[in-house]
Amino acid sequence: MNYWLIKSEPDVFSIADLRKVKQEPWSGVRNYQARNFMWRDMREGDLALFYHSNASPPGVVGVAKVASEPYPDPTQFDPVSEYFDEKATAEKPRWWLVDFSFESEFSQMVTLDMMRGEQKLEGMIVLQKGTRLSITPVVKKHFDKIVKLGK
DNA sequence: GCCAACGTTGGC
DNA sequence: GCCAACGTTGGC
Repeated sequence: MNYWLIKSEPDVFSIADLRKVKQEPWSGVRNYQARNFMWRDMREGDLALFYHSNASPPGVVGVAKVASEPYPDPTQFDPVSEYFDEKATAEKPRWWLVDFSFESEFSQMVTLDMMRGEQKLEGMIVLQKGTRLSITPVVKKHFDKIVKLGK
């Protein structure tokens, strides 16, 4: 079982939105590293820290669960979508995604600031300077620590 | 709104 | 295959 951190801008799609819709296809990821994590490494049942980016303050607000096997992102085939990719074909899709389902919402947000202050979270990719990846793997030790902080 | 960091594109 | 230009991310 693998652990992840996924970023979302709350103005676009927040943890409250995920709670409401229960399950959401993680469409629109157009970064190869992030895509590789989804189609190569994610398995149904994996858990992900749900991180609000571009927020004040930014931080982890809950947990989501991988709720599907990887499949081609349908928006790549949709000419009116902003995520349309003319080089993608049904036979050779370029972008893959998984669905995420709502798992839990923290009673207290674990802010980026708090995370930076925690010795035990040292080494987390999201804390490294210049890291903009919207999907990153997280080790269990860090995952558990953040869940504890959010309780 | 600013801007550092980084990924992508495209000319050569 | 290099690299300048450009676009995007995301904290502040």
